[in-house]
Amino acid sequence: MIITDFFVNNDGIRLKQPDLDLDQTLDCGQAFRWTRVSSDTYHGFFLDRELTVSECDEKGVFLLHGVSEKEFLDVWYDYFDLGTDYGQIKERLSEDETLSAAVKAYSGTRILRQDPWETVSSFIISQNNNIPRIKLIISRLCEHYGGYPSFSQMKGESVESLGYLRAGFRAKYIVDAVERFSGGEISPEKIRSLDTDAARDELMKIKGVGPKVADCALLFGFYKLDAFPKDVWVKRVMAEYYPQGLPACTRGIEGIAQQYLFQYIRRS
DNA sequence: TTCCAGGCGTATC
DNA sequence: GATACGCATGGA
Repeated sequence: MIITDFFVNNDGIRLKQPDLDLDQTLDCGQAFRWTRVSSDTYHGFFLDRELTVSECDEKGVFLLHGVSEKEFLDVWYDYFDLGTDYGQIKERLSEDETLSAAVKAYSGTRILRQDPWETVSSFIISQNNNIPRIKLIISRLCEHYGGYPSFSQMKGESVESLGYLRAGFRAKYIVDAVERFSGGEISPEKIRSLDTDAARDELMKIKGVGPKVADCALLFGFYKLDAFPKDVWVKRVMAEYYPQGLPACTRGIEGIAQQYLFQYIRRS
């Protein structure tokens, strides 16, 4: 079944996807390399790919500027997880009263399928930090390397050599992550193959990776939809609405529920 | 000046 | 296992 209608134009790919909002998906704290260039347009990156995407005058219709059909199907279709039916997911989550309101308010939220290493290192940088500065540090890293570096490219980095990032106490954590990934002690393929609890334990071997950073990486970088990152905002939601724990309708997709709740509590 | 930011490591009980 | 505290940096 085709979840997302698209057609090829001379100016790029045009797609119809009512369950997508650029602000809610690209500027919601799950990805840090997207920039809002105007009210309806974002510019950003996935690995070494660059994209400008606009919402058209017709709501729920988007233009992926200059993208070929092949690039769309090879890269962006998966990145935006366009094969997943968010309508069905939202219907299910709406069994719960609070989630129903959150889903309604942020109905264009999607979980992106990002790169494992990029999310691990990005969320190490995110700890005790604010989003504008997280983006700034990551943009310095990407400028230095001419794109987001792989762990192999970063092999040999030290706290001193990363000084230009101005990442503060997080630099030593990045170095530890680089060493473990580039040394083969931790591999993205292995983490992908593990269940979420085992994968979390694996990631938490890295200095500076605790439960929250690990769950963010698992959810946003390894597509483990049952990972449930508990940051300060989500802890507030849990205390206020779910003192007994999450409702049954979230089972298996706790991470998606988290993303609706995160935005709901944070922007209200 | 002080406080805060998508937390975590360490010390202490 | 629970709780308290320091941590680099930069914007408000």
